[in-house]
Amino acid sequence: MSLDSEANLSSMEPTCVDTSLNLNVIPSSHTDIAGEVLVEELRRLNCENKMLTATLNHVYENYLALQKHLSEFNRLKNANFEKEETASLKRKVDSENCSNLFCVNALTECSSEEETFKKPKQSTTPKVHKVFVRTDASDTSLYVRDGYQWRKYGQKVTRDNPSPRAYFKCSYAPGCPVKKKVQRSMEDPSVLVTTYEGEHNHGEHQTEISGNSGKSESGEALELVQSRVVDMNGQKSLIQQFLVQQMANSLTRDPNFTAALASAISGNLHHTSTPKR
DNA sequence: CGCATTTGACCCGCGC
DNA sequence: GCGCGGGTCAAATGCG
Repeated sequence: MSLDSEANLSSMEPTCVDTSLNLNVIPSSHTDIAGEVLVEELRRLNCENKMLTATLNHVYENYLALQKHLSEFNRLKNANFEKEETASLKRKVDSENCSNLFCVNALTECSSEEETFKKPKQSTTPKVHKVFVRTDASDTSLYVRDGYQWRKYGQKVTRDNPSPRAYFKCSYAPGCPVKKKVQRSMEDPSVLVTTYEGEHNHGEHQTEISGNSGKSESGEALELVQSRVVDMNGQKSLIQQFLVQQMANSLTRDPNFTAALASAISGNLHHTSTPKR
């Protein structure tokens, strides 16, 4: 994957995830044995790459279909909510909404939809949004590294979820009103559902957590979404970047590929440095 | 010793 | 008014 193609991701059509490697650059006059082996290897990789591209497109089509289904679901639910405004329903819908969102797409933050359901006519309540974070399922800690410093002030086992819910306050700045709740998802115990309430009264993130009694928040966590509202294009871009990164990682981990690449580079250097006869 | 975490107790809102 | 459940408090505990 070239840097150019990665840079163009944000403007790409969803079904046109260009994962192809530009491998047709081997000069046909390359006739030594190492060159033939390399060309063969590159052809094989090219073929494999096309299959991966097709698979990715298929996965992405499924994702879009699910996204559409979710939108329709949310629209219907929103319509129902307009009719019933009791507080009990509000709480019920909140939990259902977020668990369903997770089922459909763990890459989605439910901030905008959730707020639509929870507080359709309230504007003074603190901003609430959820973030799903994938962690090691065997890791039982409820710590999510997000750049801020948090002090845990409570833990509870709730009725609807057997895993405990941890309560944190932001301790990065004195008087910061932000709280967060962290609880493992019922559907997927490897996912931590983090609910943020309020807005920080300080602008700066800490890039590295330190000095919290050796119980630093889990560094292995792969944050699946950002804490900002992500529109459709943003989601596409995130997914595309994620897929590209996965492919790049798998390629760079493949010793055959790296060896072939090193061979190609050294061969190329050799040919360019050798004067032509 | 100071600070963060743990955890049982307490508070409060809501439904019946 | 009572019970339930979620959220918060604060004393006890652990760790550096």
